[in-house]
Amino acid sequence: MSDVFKALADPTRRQVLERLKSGPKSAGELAQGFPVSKPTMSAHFAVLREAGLVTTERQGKSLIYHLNVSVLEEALLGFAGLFGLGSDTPKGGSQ
Amino acid sequence: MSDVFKALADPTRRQVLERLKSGPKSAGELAQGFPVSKPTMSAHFAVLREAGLVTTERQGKSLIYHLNVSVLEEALLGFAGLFGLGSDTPKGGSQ
DNA sequence: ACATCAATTAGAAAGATAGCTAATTGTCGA
DNA sequence: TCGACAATTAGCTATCTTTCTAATTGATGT
Repeated sequence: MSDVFKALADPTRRQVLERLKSGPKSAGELAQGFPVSKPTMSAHFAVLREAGLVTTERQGKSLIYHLNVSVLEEALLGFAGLFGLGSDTPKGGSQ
Repeated sequence: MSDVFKALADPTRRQVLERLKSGPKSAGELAQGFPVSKPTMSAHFAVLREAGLVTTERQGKSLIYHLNVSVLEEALLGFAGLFGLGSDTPKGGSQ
């Protein structure tokens, strides 16, 4: 849970997730257009991977990243639910 | 937005917000039960304040913290909405 | 096997974060 | 004004994060 929010705390990583919304993409494709080096992007990908927000699949020379929406949903809506936000399903538990 | 997610990335701060759900509380009340010093808690409060997640009001010797739900809602549901999560109103042009 | 391309890992520097103790600020009551 | 209490700020250290360049891994095609 902390890992997900920590991953979302960086604008670059949020943009990567948004790009992934329209479908799986290679690391190279995802890195394009960002004003940082590829290794830096690779580090951002690792944070997203460790948070469970993305999964990878090798396709030839490329590594394809997939968005894991359910992890995003569980964190965002799960926590929002504790405050009666989003859905009217009350939930309990934390950490 | 980054500030909100950064604030939510810490379990102590999330618990503070949860405690605040049941109503405004003083810094001392909020700090109770956490295994860290009061100055450390004070620093956590400052992070929450700078993210706009809480507001303060002096009441005699005590500083009363109020939860600002709308900021939480905007960040959590706003971002969730980009992925079609949280409400059944689809957002953004897919395709 | 070798060159090439995609992506990551290694190593290092700068800056941010979380934690502590000690000192300070602000408020109340006598 | 003085003492006590609530909370923060100051100063410090250890650890984590972000970023870079250079080197490495893994896969493909010749």
